[in-house]
Amino acid sequence: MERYDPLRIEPPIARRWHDERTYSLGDPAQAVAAADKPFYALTMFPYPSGDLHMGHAEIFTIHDALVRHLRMTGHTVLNPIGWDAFGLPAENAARNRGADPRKWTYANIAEQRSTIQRLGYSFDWDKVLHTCDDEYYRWTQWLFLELLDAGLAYRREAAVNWCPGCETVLANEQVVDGACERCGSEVSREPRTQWFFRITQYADELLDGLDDIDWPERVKNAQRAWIGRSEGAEVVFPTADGRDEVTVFTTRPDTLYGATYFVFAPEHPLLAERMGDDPDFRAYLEEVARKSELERMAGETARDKQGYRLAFDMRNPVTGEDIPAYAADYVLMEYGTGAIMAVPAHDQRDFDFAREHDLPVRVVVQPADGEALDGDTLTEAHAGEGVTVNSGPYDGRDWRETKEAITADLAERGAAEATVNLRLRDWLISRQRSWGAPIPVIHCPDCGEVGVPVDDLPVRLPDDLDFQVQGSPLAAHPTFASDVACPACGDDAATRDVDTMDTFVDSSWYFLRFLSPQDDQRAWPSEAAGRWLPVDQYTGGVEHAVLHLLYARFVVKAMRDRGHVDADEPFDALLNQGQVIMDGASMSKSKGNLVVPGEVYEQFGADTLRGTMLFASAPEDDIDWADVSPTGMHKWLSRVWRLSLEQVAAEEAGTATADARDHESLRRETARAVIGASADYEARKYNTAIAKLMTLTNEVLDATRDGAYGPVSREALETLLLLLAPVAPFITEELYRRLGHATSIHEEAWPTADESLLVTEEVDLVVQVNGKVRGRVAVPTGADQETAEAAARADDNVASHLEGVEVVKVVLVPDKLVNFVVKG
RNA sequence: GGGAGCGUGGUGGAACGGUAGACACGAGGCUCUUAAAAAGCCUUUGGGCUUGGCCCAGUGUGGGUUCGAAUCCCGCCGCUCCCA
Repeated sequence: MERYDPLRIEPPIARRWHDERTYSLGDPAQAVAAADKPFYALTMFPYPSGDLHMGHAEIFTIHDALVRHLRMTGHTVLNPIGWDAFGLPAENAARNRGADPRKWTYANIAEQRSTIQRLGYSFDWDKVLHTCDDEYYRWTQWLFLELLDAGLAYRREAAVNWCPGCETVLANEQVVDGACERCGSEVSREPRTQWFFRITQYADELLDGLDDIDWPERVKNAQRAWIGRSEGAEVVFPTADGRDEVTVFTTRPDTLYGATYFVFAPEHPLLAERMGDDPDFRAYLEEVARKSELERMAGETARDKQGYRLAFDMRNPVTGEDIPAYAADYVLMEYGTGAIMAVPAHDQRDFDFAREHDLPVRVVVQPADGEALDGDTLTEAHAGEGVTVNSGPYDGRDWRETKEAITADLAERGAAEATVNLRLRDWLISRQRSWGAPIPVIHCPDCGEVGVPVDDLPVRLPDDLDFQVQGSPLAAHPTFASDVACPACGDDAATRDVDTMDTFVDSSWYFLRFLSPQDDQRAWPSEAAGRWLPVDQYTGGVEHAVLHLLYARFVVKAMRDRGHVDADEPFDALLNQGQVIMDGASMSKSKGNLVVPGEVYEQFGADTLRGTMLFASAPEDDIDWADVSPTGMHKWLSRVWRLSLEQVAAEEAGTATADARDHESLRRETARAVIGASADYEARKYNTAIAKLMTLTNEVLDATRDGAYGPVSREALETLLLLLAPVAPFITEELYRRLGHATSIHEEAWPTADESLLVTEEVDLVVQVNGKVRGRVAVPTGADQETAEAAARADDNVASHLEGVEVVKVVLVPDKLVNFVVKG
């Protein structure tokens, strides 16, 4: 008997699928017109930082099982793959090791591509794109110009994380404990003029749209929290000297009577005006500047909130009291108006600060139940609901009523306005990087910011960038910025923008480019986009819950409003796979617990790797590699292999005439597996689907002992292979051929079951007494209460439990269970 | 502090409100074999008994709803994630 040798059978099949473009769809625009059931299946394209890791293998495996099952159930599937190929690691490799970022990137892509091919993922290899290709970022630049034209891209000054060591701007994620993660320099906040996308304009729609898409609730909640829409009021506070007015935003105008002090963000313009000459204050500012915005938001305790007592006071507009004014870094210039009224009794951060600085705590909201709160003895803020107290004419009202009444009263005399505030900021897309898509703008002394004409795209990255320079290589390039004239007036003094776009811009529209990746006339065919979009199923990691998914939604909505896409959302359904971890911790080289896909498929083959991942848990759950066993999966596949070859051998030897013994039962088990596994595939519960296939395998094994092969065992094995094909595409392809089929198993239709096989004359009925199982009896299918009860009473053990007690009631669940309710 | 989710054998995990632990892993025992490997078979929640069967307990914990609860509701404990 030939042994199951995946390392011999898999590679040639994998190569054939890739080289012959077996799973290529052709032109999506034409395909969708002809398709019966078009389905856009998308998995997040990888970033090429080295070879594929286990996380990639898991998500691609889930995705491929989904896709192969869809094809077998008659769908026309668009299943593209590409690479998110711009980004910092390539540039770091260039800086640190002198590598060419382009070569570095494409070498990694080649390596990943070969692993993907080897694992048998059925991508459409005709639609491959890389975001760093000229022909891709040309259209990323076009997208920028579209947004510029729509007024959705604009330039303004903003404070950014600046690393003096690297002479570049850093993303918040690249700042660790106030220092640059790369060189360790202390990061400061610097004002810089940057490009933004006006995502806030779509805030309401981005929020409301979440109600209509099939995404995990936690992702939707994360987006809701990120957008952070809150309703409140802007209230005007005069300075105590009456010379200036400062507006604050608050979600709790009902607590205005409890505002006992006032806090400015350190960068607030009024402070520069009034305190700018004070050397103490300037020293304080310098210290604050070293903290990143993120750190300040995370500041938890009063100790983190140093304050600076300003040289002037503010006046509470409802009580008329003068209240002290502070600068403190727990107030952010970027949020609201950059100044707050502080209500220590009802806001924890204000409370902590007030206790630290001995400021009065005045209770103005009394919880409906419980003892009266006392500002002097309070140990924490009461941020919740209650009845208004200590608030003059508003006392005794519900806090919600007070909120409206105070806002309305103040509005009447021009001192307040009901407003909505967002946590969401406009999307800062400028990066002082050189491995990214150049921002297609020319700065002209006369005309200002002028978009590069579409016909001049792409604005190419020079090939001869020097990555050893300090700061941005693109800015340091001898001709990139200067070798240009203003497209509007022809002025030679014009210069190019030397920043590139955030790589999230590249990935915010790639799913559209997959519809025509080679098209040199347009970014995508808009008519086909309306039919393929939204993506029917998007799979990927939950780490993109907010940024990528929010940006892509914004871009689709903006492009819809420009008439380029007839869709409101990019992704209809979202599946977040779990993580692959090791001994409870994430895998990493530094921890020494890194398992790479190659280690597994080089030992057991790709089918075993795929099966192991799918069997280990439901797709959403984490897999701890320390808990799983490729050996077990390999053992099962070997068994399927052996049974199939024995079937063929028996048929060739002419001994397969006598059918498998107990063949009615095997036919029934086959039908049961089809029904059960099909339902599991639909629900994407691949772990239980595989369990059912293992059960069928065990049944075949039982039925074919002593070589009792025949037509029924063949039917069972063929069905098993069909049901297994999406999980283990190689072994099923090979065995199906050996069973005499000329067509690929992956082109076959999904099997259906003869349900009548499952209808039996007798069923086993579970008998309970007071809910405890006391026996099982065989009754005719569909037995009525009387018959079932009689049969149950005839069981010795049941009878012993019914002796000497009164049966009050008998509950029958037809063909399943009968329960005697007894007393005494 | 707020919100969401999750707690089931030694392990991963199954269970439309209806036989808890499917299917596996691991472990132990056995068959074949000189031996090993491979393959196959058996046992594997705990306790008890009059032991080819039966009884009791059991899904973090305490209540509740129900003829019947791992599943639904409430409180508590623990863990994870998100937001502060």
